Amino acid sequence: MKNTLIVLLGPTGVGKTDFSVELAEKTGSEIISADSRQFYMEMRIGTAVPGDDLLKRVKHHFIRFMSVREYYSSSIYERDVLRLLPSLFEKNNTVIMTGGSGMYIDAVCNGIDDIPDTDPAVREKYNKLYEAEGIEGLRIALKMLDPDHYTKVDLRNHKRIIRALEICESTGLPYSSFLQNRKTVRDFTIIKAGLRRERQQLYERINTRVDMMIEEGLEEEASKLFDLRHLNALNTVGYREFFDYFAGTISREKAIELIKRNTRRYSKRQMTWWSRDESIQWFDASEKEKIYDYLRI
RNA sequence: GGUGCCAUAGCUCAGUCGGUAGAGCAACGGACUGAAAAUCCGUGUGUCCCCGGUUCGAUUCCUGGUGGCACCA
Repeated sequence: MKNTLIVLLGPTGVGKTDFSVELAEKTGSEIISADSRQFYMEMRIGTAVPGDDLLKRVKHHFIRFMSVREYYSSSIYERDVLRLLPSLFEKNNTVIMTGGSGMYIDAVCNGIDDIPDTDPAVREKYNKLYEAEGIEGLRIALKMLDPDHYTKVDLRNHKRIIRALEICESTGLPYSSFLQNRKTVRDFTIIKAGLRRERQQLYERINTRVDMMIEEGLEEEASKLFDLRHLNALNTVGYREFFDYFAGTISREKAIELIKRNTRRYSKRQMTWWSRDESIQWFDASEKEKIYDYLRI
């Protein structure tokens, strides 16, 4: 039987974590997390990392394995997962990947174009340009270095422009010349099952989950990370709202309300991301039997 | 029971000297190639409480209801 990567995806709060452990136990496989914020060892409560009981039941990978101080990306994730997978397939011909980071999942399933690494100083340079001259300064630079990409990129999104610029400058070639737009075929089978819930029910679960995080001590967890708040990894729902509260900009009550709202918005963005992926078979979170049938387990 | 005030978007409210209405928040839709729980873009979603009256035309003015709040009994 061919090696199979089962990808269990869905918006935050839909119930992936518990179900993935059930699936893993049923198939005897291990779990690869595809949650870009559960990677960090400094965060636990606010990123809804699986509880110790679940972690004990099934071996998980890519959970709290690095520091928020380190750089990471979907490309590095692709590389790391592809390196790990052969050893997992040796033990069992199914591996389960679960998480909510669409871009990271796509990196593993479809691959992303090979683009050389960049010098962090170059990104810093363009961040400074953005600060000094605004989006217009970035646009002028891009029009000069990569006129082709200039016509395609979202010209109001500074992160996209800076990304293109740093590649242009680091490689001496236009960013667009690296974009092949082709899908890599893996030597293992990929099956994607999406979990969904009625919007209102999902939102109620999100709101309840945030209240639970508060009870479990999210505020204290965030307070310990306050000094590191400038790091990208901490530009995360559940933490940045508390940072604003600690800084005195908003009330504690307002921070909690915003965490709920921003988590709801995040879940919507996840659903939008997956809406165009036709390889996903969607199931209501209550239809576990149908999912087992679909996965033939 | 009496008097007064109020009733407009999911919520809080503004407004229309009579020509079917708009803010904030919430919500909704979309984009996405190494920062992605990030970043960016777009959208008012409405029996203007109900029945009548006046009027060419009523959410707006008037009568009467209904509901809410306040005060007096």
